[in-house]
Amino acid sequence: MSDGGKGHGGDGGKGGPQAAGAAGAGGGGAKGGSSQLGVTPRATSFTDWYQDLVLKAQLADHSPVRGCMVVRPYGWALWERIRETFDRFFKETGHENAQFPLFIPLSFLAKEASHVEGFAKECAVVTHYRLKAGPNGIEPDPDSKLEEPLIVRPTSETIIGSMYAKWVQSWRDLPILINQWANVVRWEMRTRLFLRTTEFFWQEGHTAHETEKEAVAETLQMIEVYRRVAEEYLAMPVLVGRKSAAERFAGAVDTWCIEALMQDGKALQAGTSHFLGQNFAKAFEIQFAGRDGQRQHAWTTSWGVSTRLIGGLVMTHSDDKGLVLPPRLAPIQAVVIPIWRKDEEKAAVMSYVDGFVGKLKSAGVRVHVDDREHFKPGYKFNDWELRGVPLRLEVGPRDVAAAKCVMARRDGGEKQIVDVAGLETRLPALLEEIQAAMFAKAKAFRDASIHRAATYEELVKTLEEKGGFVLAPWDGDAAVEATIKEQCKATIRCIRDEDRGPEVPAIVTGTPTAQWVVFAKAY
RNA sequence: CGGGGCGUAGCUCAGCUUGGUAGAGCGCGUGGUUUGGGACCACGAGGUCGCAGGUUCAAAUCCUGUCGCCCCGACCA
Repeated sequence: MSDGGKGHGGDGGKGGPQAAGAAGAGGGGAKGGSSQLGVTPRATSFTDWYQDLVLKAQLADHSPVRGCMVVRPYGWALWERIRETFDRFFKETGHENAQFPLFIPLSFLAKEASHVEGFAKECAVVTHYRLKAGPNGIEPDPDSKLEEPLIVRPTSETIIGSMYAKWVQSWRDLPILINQWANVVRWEMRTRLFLRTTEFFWQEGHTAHETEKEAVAETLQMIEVYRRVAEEYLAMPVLVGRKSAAERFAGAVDTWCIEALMQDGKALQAGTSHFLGQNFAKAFEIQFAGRDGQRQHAWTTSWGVSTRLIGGLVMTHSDDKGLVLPPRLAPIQAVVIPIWRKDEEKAAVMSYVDGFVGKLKSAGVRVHVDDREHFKPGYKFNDWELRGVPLRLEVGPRDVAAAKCVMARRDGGEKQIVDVAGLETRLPALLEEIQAAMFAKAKAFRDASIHRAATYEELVKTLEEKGGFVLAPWDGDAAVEATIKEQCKATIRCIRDEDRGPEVPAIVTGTPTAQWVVFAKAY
């Protein structure tokens, strides 16, 4: 494992079998310091591997509340970076942040027919506003029953629509371009950290426009923002397309999405942008006097990405040693491991480290010096590999003497001895190189996982044997879509214009169609 | 809500079949020696065995009930 370390790396005879499997031992010290040994290899169980990473890298933990997670500081730092990136793009495209209530009157949900249908089954409902001591302990006070129950927002189209109705009078009041960063609750039956939890954190943009054309353009603009952030920051390649009617957001006319592919060959919906037509405008009477003096309904959109992206990030890049984080989002981009034997060496190493770390920080590199004394360097190497830090700089007495340090890349694992002088100019470039390499690697995997199937039999076989995205000709028949979902556990992930070609017989029905659509098993 | 599994120390688990007053490893604390791929020694702290009943001289162990969690399925960003 330790290559290129001439004179260095005299590891004391312990290879470094990081994934010792079952021997996992106690963890997560109170100081947030230590981590556990070994994660389940992907080949053994992808599910366990994912769970191990999230828990052991201390991104999140299970909370006492069923289905709800606690996002730990390291995970939240990652989310903050993702959030800041999106927020910058939202502001650049003219949006403003605001905050709407957590509670929504029950009756609001019912105003848009398909919207209720979609969310009714997973709403947390607030019915009382006070507790009192009863025969079975403390319980809701019957006298405090709400006249109208409130639901905890599963999404905010309705309450925001009701406000927009109030704020829009004239075409001059449009567009309204608002985003909110919020938590929402959807009472899911089965949950998985980040990927699907009862409560999750997200961003929901809600806009209202004068014309259909403008609203459609907004929908497309935002899915493009999602694509860019996913690919350029998360280094996670995505397919952009629209959803079939069955997969559409409840209440939308058209739903656009970005679909990523995880290392196990399953798809992950990573963001959606909805053209809502006038559905919510009609339900909430968002009306205005147009340029022609006519009263008309506004055209609205909504779009969101959630903490699910963190799950996608983990399952796209990480390996059996732990997380692999893209430099642009890594809370720590480079970790410095000082090494010494005697106190004099310690003093020399530390002052040497302070010297170049200061320059790195000035150059904008997010660098952390791991000066914990109770852990040996070897432990720290593994610990920071688990946490996915893109670069590690090992600095010992030998390096001080030679004005060098040992630099190890988390993505490929290469280790080399480099000059410390000028590191502050080379490191930012190297981090960008790593960012690009991670995207290229993920994209190569994704591209190699796109298959074509001309017939239903081929589709079934490919989904079963190869997984990944499978393109097949489909004529829009909902019954066929439903059958595939039932029999293959695969759904249409997205429909793209670039997947149109000469007409061929559609799967199952045989109707001529020019459209191939993307099928996959999904999270 | 159906099917399966599990609740014993902070974590992973042994002990239960055949009742006899609580164990290991890791982690944690203190001291020392260590430190270039997951250090070691010594001493130490830590558990009403998920909860409630029952059987018994005696229950982690047997019986009944109950609660919670995990996995698989139906629902979903």
